[in-house]
Amino acid sequence: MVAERAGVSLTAVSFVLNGDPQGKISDETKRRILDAMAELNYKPNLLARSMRTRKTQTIGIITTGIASGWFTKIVLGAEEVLQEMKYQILLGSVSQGSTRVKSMKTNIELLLSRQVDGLIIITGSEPQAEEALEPLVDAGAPAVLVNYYSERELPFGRVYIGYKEAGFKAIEHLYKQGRRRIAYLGAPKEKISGFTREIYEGYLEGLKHFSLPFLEELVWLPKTEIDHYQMGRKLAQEVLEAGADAVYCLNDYIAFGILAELNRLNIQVPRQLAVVGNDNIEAGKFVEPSLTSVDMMLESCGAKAGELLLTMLSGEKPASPLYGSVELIVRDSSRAL
Amino acid sequence: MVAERAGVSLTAVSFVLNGDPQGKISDETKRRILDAMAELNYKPNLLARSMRTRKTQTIGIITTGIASGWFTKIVLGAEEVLQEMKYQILLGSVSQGSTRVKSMKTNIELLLSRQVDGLIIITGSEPQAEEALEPLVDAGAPAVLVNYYSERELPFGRVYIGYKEAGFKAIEHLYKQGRRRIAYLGAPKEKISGFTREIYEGYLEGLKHFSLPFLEELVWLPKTEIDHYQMGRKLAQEVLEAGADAVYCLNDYIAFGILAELNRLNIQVPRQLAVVGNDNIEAGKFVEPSLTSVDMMLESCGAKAGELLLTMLSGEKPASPLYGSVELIVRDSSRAL
DNA sequence: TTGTAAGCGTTATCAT
DNA sequence: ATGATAACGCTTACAA
Repeated sequence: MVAERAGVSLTAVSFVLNGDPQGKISDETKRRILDAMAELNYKPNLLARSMRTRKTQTIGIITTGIASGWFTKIVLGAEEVLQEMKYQILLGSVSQGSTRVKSMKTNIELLLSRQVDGLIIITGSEPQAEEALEPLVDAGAPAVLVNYYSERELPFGRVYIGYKEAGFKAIEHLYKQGRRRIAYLGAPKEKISGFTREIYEGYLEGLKHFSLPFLEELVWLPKTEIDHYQMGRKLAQEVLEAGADAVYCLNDYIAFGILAELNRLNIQVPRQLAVVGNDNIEAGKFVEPSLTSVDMMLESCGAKAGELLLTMLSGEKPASPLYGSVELIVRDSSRAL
Repeated sequence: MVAERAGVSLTAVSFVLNGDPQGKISDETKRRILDAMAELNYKPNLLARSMRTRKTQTIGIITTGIASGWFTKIVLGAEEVLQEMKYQILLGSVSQGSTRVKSMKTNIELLLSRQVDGLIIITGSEPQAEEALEPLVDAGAPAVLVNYYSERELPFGRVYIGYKEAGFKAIEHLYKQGRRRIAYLGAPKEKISGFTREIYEGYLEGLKHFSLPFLEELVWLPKTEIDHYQMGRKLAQEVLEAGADAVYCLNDYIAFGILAELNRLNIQVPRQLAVVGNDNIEAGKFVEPSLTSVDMMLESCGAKAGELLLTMLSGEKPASPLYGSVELIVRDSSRAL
C-alpha cells in the first residue's frame, strides 16, 4: 500500500480507511495519513478489499432483455433501495429466442463467478426454465425471483406482480360505475399461464365477488398469437355486438386498438362501452379518450425485490413470496356517465 | 486453488483455465484437471483474476436517473455491443436535484475504485458540471461522454445525439409536403442550451436551406419552464392564428398537447395544420391522428458510445466526436394532403 | 497506540 | 511439459 509513505504502517492506514472503529489511531498519525493520501491522490482498490472480505457490495440483475420498459422500472425500483445500502448493480441481460435458457444459465454463472453478493432475476412471460437456475441452487447464493411462476418449491425469494388484484380492481371499478356485462380480452387460451392466468383469474374473482354471471360470449381468448393493437381493432365490433357495456383488456395495446376502432365506428366511449386497460403505459394519457388502466407499480415491485434480497443478505428468514400492489388510474374511457 | 487436488500444480490448472495457449499441457494432465474441476464443482473467481490482470471486463455507466426511458435506450444499445466483447455493465445512477454534481463526482470515484476498465457517462439537459469529471481526468481513465455539451476541450470520447439533423429533417419533410409557414415550439429562451439549442439551429438551417424566411411570429420560446403537454394545449390556437401551416415541436409531449387542442377546436390535421414532434415516443402511434416524429435512434447512439469506448480501450485513437443519426417517422399528422 | 505477517484466488516468472 | 514462488492491494489477528 502506497500510503505508508506517510511513515506509518499498513494497519494504521487500513484503520483510517475504515473509519478507525476502535479509536486506536492518534490524531497526529491520522492527519499524517490523510495528508499522504491526498498528496498521492490515493484511491483504495475496492477489488482487493472485496477479495479479502468476500463481499463485493454488488447485486447482479438478470433480465430477459431490458427492452420493454417493463424491466427498466423494476430495475429502477431495486436500484434505488440497493444504492441506499451501498450496493451496486451489475447487469446481465439475457438474449431472447431459442438460446434463452442457455444464455440465462451462462449469465447466472458469470455473475456468480464475479462474486456478486446476491441476484435478482426478472423473468417475462416466456416459459420458465428451471434448469437455468441450477448454478444458483448449487452455489446456494441469495436470490430473488421476480414474476417467476413455478410449480416447484424453490429456495429463493419471490416477488409477484399484483396481476390478480389488477383484474379484480378493474372489475370492481366497472361494477361500481354500473356496468354489468363486462367483457375480457386476454391471451391465447392454450398459452394462458403465468401472469396472463393471474389477470384472468382476477377477472373471474371480480365477477364472482359482485355476483355477476360468467358469460362465455364476453370472453375472448384468441386462437393465435397476434399483435395486440390489431387484436383490439378486430374485436371491437364483436364485443359491442355481444352486448357488452364494458371491456377489460389484458394490456393497454389491446385497449388502444379498441378505442381506435370505436372512434372509427363513431361509438361513444364510455357511454356505449367503457374501456379499461392494464399496465398504465404512458400513451394512455394521450389517446382520445384517455384510457383508464391499472398501474402495476413496477418500481415498487423492484423495491420490494431489493428489500427482500437485503433481508436475505442480512441472514434473516425472508417473508416470501411478496405481492406487489396495484393502482387503478381512472381516466375518461370509463368515467361515470 | 482447490483444483490442485487433481495432483497437479497451480500453473497447470491456470493454463487449462486459459485455454492452454502454448499447448504445454499433456492431454492426460488436462483430463485429470478437468475431471477434478467437475468433481469439485469448481468455479473460477473472476475477482482474483481481475486483481492480478488489472482488467475487470467491466464498464461503468453513469446516468442522471434511468427514469425517463431516454437513458434506458442508450444503455441498452451500449450493453449490446459491450456484451459482445465480454464486457459487463456496472450501473451508477446519479440523483437528481441539488446534490447532482457531488453525486456524479462521488459516483465516478466509486466506479473507478471498483477498477472499471472504462466509463460511459450519459447526461441530460441539466447544466453541465465539469467539476464532476475531475477524478476521471486525474485517473486518466478511458471514458465516453454522451450528450455532453461543453466549451472546453476534454480528453474523452464524445457522442452527440443528432438533434440538429432532427430539426433539419423535420423542416425538409414539411417543406416537401408544400408547407411554407412552419412554426417552432421550443424551450425557454434563456435556458436554451445543449440539445435544445441544437434542435433550434436545425430548424433555422432547414429554413435557410429551403429559402424560407425566418418569421419571428412563428417561433415560441416560452418565458417560463412549463409542462410540455400544457404548453402545447395553450399555444395551439396562437399558432393557428399566426398563420402557420405546420408546426415542429421540441418534443412529442408538446405535439400531443397541440393535437388534443386542435381536436377540441375541430381543426383538421394535417389539412389545416401539419404537426411534427421530436423523439418518436411510443404514444405517437396511438394518438389521433398518429404523430409524425423524429426518432433519435438512441439505441444506435448507445451502440456508438460502446464502440467508441472499445476502440479507446484497444489503445487506438478515437474518431470523436461521433454524431448519432436520426430517422423521420411519417404518420398521419403530416401526411400529404 | 502501532507494527508484523498471513492470507484471499488468481496470473506470471523463472527454474526444473 | 510441469512445478515452485512471488506478486496484485487489501483486511485482520496477534504481537510489540
